Amino acid sequence: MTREPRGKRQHYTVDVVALTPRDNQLAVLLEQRSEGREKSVRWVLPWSASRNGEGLDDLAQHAIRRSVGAASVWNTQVGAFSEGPHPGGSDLSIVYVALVPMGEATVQGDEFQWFLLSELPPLTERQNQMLQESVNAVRDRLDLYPVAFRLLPATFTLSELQHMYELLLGRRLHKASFRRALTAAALVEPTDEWRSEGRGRPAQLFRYGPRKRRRARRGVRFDLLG
Amino acid sequence: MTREPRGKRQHYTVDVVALTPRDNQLAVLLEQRSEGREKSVRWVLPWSASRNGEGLDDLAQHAIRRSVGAASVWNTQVGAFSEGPHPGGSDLSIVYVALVPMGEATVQGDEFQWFLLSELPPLTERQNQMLQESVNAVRDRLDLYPVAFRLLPATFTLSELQHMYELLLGRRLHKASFRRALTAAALVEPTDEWRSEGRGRPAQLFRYGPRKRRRARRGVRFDLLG
DNA sequence: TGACATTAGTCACAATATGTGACTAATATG
DNA sequence: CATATTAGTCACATATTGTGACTAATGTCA
Repeated sequence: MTREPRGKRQHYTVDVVALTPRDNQLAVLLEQRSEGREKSVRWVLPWSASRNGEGLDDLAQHAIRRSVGAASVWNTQVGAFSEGPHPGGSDLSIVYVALVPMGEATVQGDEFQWFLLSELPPLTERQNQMLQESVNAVRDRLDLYPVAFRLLPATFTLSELQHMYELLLGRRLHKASFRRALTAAALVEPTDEWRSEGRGRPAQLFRYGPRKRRRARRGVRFDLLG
Repeated sequence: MTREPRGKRQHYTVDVVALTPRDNQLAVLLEQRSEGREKSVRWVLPWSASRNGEGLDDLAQHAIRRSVGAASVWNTQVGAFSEGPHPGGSDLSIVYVALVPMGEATVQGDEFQWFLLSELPPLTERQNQMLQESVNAVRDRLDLYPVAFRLLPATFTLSELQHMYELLLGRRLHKASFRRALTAAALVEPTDEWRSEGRGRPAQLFRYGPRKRRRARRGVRFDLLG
């Protein structure tokens, strides 16, 4: 027999980790909310409470639109987190990470503000965990999904693209290797525009435009950490 | 101000996709539940309803223990799913995938039964989606987490290990390459036992025993599908 | 018993992929 | 015009991976 759950019904929120590049690192969008009884003010990840009949993706869209405005921002689910308290009293946070392109990081009001990951205000344990896992999720998907392109403007130079990869991977890449791999993958196409950025030779602008190709099938890769 | 959500409070379940190898493919554990008013009987993924003060990992443990018994079964979160109806009336399913080693796939009662993935009874759209994503999650983590070892007994031959990888990847691997990569990764250690399986030369038994090593850092890999 | 089938395990070489420094090109600065 | 600076390419060394062929140790069966 199907039974109702015994205890009090629990509820959940959809929490959004919006990331954008800024000052050669990542920044996350936080919202200032005053807490009920304490009258204190604190920064929290933007969230939407669950409502009847609304799917997770819709709730995430709401939270994103409310905070960063742009509806075209790319996002994906990171997972569910239940440990520690949530500012909205939710038992469960479903986390979505949203990538906002460089230069489009405008904000929907005074209560929102971008914080560099190196200069975060104090957050609850749960929020720190969600933030950490969101950054990990982006990094882990780097080779399978075009996440780097979602953080760049529609057109970009190959040096900018490389710097974005370096930022996300946290290490330097060799220029020639990077471009060779990029060419082999047929992921970008050149535009006929060039950008002259101060001194140095002007760089050609590219756009993301993957051409159909079958995924490489190599042998197994044992890349586990002991 | 922190507000309570407006609509009716929603509740969630933790649903478990337990997988085990069987007949050279994967099998999933389903539970027979009779639905309230319809008096009909159908197979569903085992689940636990949310209760006060219990974290997701605990709920998953309950569902696993209730269905497959063994507490040592390895499991990990896959994600949250809200689309379509759930047999328990939950608005939201948090899915955990659990890997049950070959040969330990005993079951906790008549209402539970293993089904080969190729011979599934009809499931709801949500359940099909959760199952699909769970299998994908296992496959995607193959190179980063020792999931194949969690589906094998404590000791195994290298041929068995290779067959498990082939099963999970859905393609054949070359014996010499496989073993070379395995040696380089220092993931298994030999026991002093050998198994003679009918004809052919006896095979040495190994156990999973990763030695500490730093993760490989190569250049970028663009492995996206167009 | 001995030829043969069958599975385990290893090797060497070919084919690819990657790491790297040095090179040329095109601009701004002074 | 010399120099600094960034873009873009090349060639070669090194590392990794694909592959077939080989040896080893068993069971089967004439």
